[in-house]
Amino acid sequence: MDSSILKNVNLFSGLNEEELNKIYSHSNVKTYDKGEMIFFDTEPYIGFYIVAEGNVKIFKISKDGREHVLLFVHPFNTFAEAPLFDQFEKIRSEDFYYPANAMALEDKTKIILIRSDYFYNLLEKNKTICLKMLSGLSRKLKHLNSHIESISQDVPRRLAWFLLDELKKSPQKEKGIIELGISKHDLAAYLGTIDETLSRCLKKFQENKIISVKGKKIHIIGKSALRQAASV
Amino acid sequence: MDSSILKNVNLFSGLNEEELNKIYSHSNVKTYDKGEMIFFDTEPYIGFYIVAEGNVKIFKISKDGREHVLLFVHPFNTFAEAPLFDQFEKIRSEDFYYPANAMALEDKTKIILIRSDYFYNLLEKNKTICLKMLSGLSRKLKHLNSHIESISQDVPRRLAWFLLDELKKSPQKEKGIIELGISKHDLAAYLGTIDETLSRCLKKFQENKIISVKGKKIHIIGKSALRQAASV
DNA sequence: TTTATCCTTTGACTTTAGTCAAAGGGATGA
DNA sequence: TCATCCCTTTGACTAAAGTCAAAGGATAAA
Repeated sequence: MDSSILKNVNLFSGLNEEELNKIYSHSNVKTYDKGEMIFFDTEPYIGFYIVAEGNVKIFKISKDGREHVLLFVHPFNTFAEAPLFDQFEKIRSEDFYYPANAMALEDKTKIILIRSDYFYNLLEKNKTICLKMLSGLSRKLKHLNSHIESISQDVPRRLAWFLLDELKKSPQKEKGIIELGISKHDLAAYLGTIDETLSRCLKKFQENKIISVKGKKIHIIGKSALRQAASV
Repeated sequence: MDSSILKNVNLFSGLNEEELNKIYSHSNVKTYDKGEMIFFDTEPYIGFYIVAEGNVKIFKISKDGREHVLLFVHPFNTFAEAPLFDQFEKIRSEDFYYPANAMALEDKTKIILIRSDYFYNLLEKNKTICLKMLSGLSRKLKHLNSHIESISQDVPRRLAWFLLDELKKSPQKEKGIIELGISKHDLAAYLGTIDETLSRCLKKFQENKIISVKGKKIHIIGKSALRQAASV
């Protein structure tokens, strides 16, 4: 693998080959196994990351021990980039820690680290990157807003919401089938609930012939019923 | 009131008097009464806003009719600015609507509208604004993240969390006293619950001698007990 | 194939928070 | 001062989701 991966990263889409090569040469690439930690929320912040291959979850552990997934990060997307701008001083003085934990969810998850000091340099020279960054952060804000909106509904609705969202993203060829790239446990933590409740909820949807579940494959039988379950 | 208000807006803090005057002359200023709507989520997006005086709540109404407050916006802060960057095309073609509702919470709430087309111009010429915008969005992301974190705990914990947060912000002179700038109903909606539950929760905290409540004034009696209630 | 491990599901029970209906209480204006 | 309105609190009840304990099932290694 080489710098060509960076071509797909929206943040850098305004740059030419040469610039991408330079960025790549200043970055660190590392491959992780499933379940391996990329960073803990106790580690000093050294920069942000790009997922090249695989899948990553960003999560926190609350004091009562429950895990809460803030988001999943898929290839070509960045994570842990938000502190760059509002924790500028603290990052410079190495007095800032990652605000959450990050774990690889698949074997061979490939992650690129862009160090903050190098990136600040880049930002200085490149207005396009600045604008792309703005759009990236905006999208995350939008996502978090809808996450908040969904989390204050009951679990069946949240699940229906999630399934409909996944359905939009799923490839055309497998129409009506969602391939969960994550474990049921991670899904539960993302929906803000626990394994048992998710399990019961999936069961109920199956009893009502809305979906059918085989392992990590979910077949949407009644899309309109699902839409109904997502609203009122 | 004149353009001097803009000096306090972080987003424009890199600009000189002349530039601020120009921006001000291109903006629209309007004063709202308590309860008056600034925009609905059914209105076409025309730009973002700055709170000059007063207090604003940003909220959504879910299908079951419940209100969910995403955030409160205080003087010198902006709102509805995130879509500028990820909905660029749609905004240009006037095919985009405000993603939530905004309501003034006090009489004489003064709001400045910065139209998107004008702002795009500004952004072109001003890298500082771009960077400030990044830091503003980052801060909002951080805030939403902690909102999500708190919302997936039980109501007493959320309330304790909120109170401790307010305590940090409260002026030094009134040590241990929080002056709620919002109604209990708005607080409930912000905490993701309903009026009755909030009321019971406040009562319990009072019974446990953690706080005492007089109207919109909350006196923190046991800060350490409150901290304990916020964790486990 | 068998065993061990991990992930997921079930069941019984408890806790939490929402619903509905009604009563207080404070502020405002007649 | 009284009446009205709106915000807030209470009480009784219901529904939702979490806890704990244990059983199934799938997967991978022996």
